[in-house]
Amino acid sequence: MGVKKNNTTGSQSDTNFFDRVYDVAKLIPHGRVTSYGAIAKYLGAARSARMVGWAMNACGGRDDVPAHRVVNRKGILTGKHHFQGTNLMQQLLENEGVEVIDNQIQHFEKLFWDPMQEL
DNA sequence: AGTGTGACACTGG
DNA sequence: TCCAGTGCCACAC
Repeated sequence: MGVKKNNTTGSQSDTNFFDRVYDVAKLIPHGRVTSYGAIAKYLGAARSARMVGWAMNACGGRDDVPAHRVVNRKGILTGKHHFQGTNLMQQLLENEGVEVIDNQIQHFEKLFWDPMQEL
């Protein structure tokens, strides 16, 4: 996985979209979770929910981005496999007070944090 | 410039 | 109701 950011000819759109994702992710309240689609939609790219996850992958060096608070629409820690170990993502969520069983967030709808609704 | 990929979301059977 | 396949947009090579 290369996944290295290089500013080719200084295109702004490059990190801009990613930065938006990071910004929203950072805005996620403690003990709260959201879905890729929600963030993507907030950014204006509802169909690009996958890009949000891709952005998270690129964040693999930023501790400022709580990617563990971002899950898919099902409330499953899909990206957990991408994290360092295996239950790290789950442990982090549990540490925040979120019930996570078998990579599945309990009361996901209740803990769901919609940036569009809050912001 | 085109191709392939990707931590999703949606619709159909 | 659940499982599977397709579609989408943006980034990387």
